Amino acid sequence: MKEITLKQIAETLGISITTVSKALKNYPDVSPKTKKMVLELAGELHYTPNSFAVNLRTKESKTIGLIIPEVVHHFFSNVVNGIIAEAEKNGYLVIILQSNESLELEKKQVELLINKRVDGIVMSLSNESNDEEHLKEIIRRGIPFVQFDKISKLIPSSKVIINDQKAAMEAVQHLIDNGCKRIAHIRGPVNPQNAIDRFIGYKKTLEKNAIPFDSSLVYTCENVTFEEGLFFAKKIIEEHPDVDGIFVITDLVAVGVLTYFNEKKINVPKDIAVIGFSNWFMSKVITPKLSSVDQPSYEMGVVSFNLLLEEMQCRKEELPFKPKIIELQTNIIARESSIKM
Amino acid sequence: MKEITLKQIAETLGISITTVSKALKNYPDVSPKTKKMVLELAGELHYTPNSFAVNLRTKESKTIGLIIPEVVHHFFSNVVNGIIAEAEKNGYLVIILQSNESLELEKKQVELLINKRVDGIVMSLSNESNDEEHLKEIIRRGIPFVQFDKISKLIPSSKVIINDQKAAMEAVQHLIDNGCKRIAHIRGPVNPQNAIDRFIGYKKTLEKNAIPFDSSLVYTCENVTFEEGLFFAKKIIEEHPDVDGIFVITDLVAVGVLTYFNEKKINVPKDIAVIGFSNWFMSKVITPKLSSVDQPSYEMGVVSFNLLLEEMQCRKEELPFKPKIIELQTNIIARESSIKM
DNA sequence: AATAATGCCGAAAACGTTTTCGATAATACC
DNA sequence: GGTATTATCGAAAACGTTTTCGGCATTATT
Repeated sequence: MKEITLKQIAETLGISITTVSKALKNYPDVSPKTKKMVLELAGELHYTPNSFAVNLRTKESKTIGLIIPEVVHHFFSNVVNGIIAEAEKNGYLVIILQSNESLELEKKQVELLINKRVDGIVMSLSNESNDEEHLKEIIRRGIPFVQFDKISKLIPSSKVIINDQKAAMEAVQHLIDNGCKRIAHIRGPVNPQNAIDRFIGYKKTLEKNAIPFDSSLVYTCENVTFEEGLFFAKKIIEEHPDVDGIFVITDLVAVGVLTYFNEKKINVPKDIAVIGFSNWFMSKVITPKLSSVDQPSYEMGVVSFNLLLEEMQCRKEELPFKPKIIELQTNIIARESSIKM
Repeated sequence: MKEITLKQIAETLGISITTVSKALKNYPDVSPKTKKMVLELAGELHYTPNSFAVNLRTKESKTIGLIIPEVVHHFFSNVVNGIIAEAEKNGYLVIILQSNESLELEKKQVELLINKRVDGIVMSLSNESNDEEHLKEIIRRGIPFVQFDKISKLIPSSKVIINDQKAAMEAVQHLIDNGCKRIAHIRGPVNPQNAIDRFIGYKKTLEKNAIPFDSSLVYTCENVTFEEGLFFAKKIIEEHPDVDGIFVITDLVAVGVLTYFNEKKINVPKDIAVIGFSNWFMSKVITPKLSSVDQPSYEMGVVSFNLLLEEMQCRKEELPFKPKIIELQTNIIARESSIKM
């Protein structure tokens, strides 16, 4: 039950470890006969190089780390899917960690990955993140690093994002085009850049359409949950019965809103139109079908990994690497919940 | 920008590498003064042991592998969540791979993990899996191994499962108790043990209630998708207009069924009652709310990891380990889609 | 004062691989 | 026949850690 090593192959063949190693890696200075001999025996014994030794010697593990707020989330699980797929295609494995939207955990996990000496890190920040010491540490150590979705603008790393402001503007404009005059916004938490940008997009679009901005129409999620959707829906119709449209930070919350309105027999979209964000799967099966902003999540994962790969390769060959920022396109998906006609 | 090593600390302190190592690991044969000295310098320099070297030396990496059919799946992402959480709590990291329900990919991934020399493997089989050479190889190599949900009974590993047969029986009995007399079954693919067991549960319950089993009422999914739900719903009402209840392999497919029925204005549950499986999140927000069998997915992850941990510890201490099979409880969640009164 | 016990330290081997560099033997060239 | 070239191989160092074992000094025991 012993592990097969180069040494064993070398001994049974009566040659040196060096030659065995070279034969397996197809070095030119090994004779064809020897190569054949080694390859055959290695095959028979099912030899596979000890990755621990290879890691130590080559100083790389062909493993990357991925930190996301949570896996049980339509958007993030799709990104994970894209990253894993692309990584595997390029011979990399992916270690996944969840911050559960906690800054403290996030910091601990960055530390874990650094200590693990992964070849690179891909990350989307938690909602709590308003401090970037741990991110700076990644940069300081020269570890290839890509941020996506919820990013810190201050950190000079590659980034894969959407134009949240523009997407939000399109969403709100869509509500206005469908006759909404008094539009509420259920926004994301205070810190994340994308929640901020979506809020700015909301505000700008109102101004552009000469609709006065009313800060009491803005409701701020803390945890971005279904339950908060129920809660704010109730609050909105109690506090502002004249609201006729809501732009919601993400579909999960918007589904909570729709569920409450269904219970209260409030007609969506006639009484109030609703549009969400991220185009979750369930949005097309709920009644009424929820309009949303489609975000290319799988692609985001693929692009993020490829950016990381570029940086890892540059680093290996000691070439300089200039961080890139890639912006992916979004799309308004108009469904029943926002079409008033 | 050089990595800090024991050697550097030893040299600047004028002591040996051995002593530094021992000081950091709090060995008793290092004087308090030396310990303090070392600890302080190590702290200042932010020393962290090179995990590649540690792995090589200790022959373990504190990393486990997890293979699942897909992450973008309510049930599996919840299991992943449980595994990651519990692993992290115990100092382990998790490498995740997806088989995408392909046996070929699954085999390749087992090989990847074996070569990576992970400390253990947790796995749920793909729908295609009807061959267990790769699983036997895991056992043969003595790698700690836990199967969950979709398992192979023939492999002597620990297993975390639910009683699919019993759960299916309860679900079908629930339909019967609500007045269904002609019940169709949209089942899972041919291979997976849980699809087989749920089918058996369906059949047994009919017999128990003196309802004749009609094989033309059984529809077999290939990919277990939303679209198949739409498709089979159509087929069922075309081929068997007398059907008044459907037991569906999983909620995703059941939601497809409901969506089709909604479009065709077929009244659920009055005309046809529907019950799904796994209690996906969206089941409680769709109209009508979908009844389902709740499966403790997060807990399944936690239990799976703990079983693996036990085996890894036994292995390390060279104690024998007897695989355990743990069965978790399920619950019928009765919602609108199955209550006829 | 001789011996035993204890406290503290370091040399060295080991984990398994990769890669540099030098050595040898065989062949080529003039 | 002597030199230059080529083909083939292996010794050895290196990656950074852990752990065994022995050595030396200091203290305790008779």
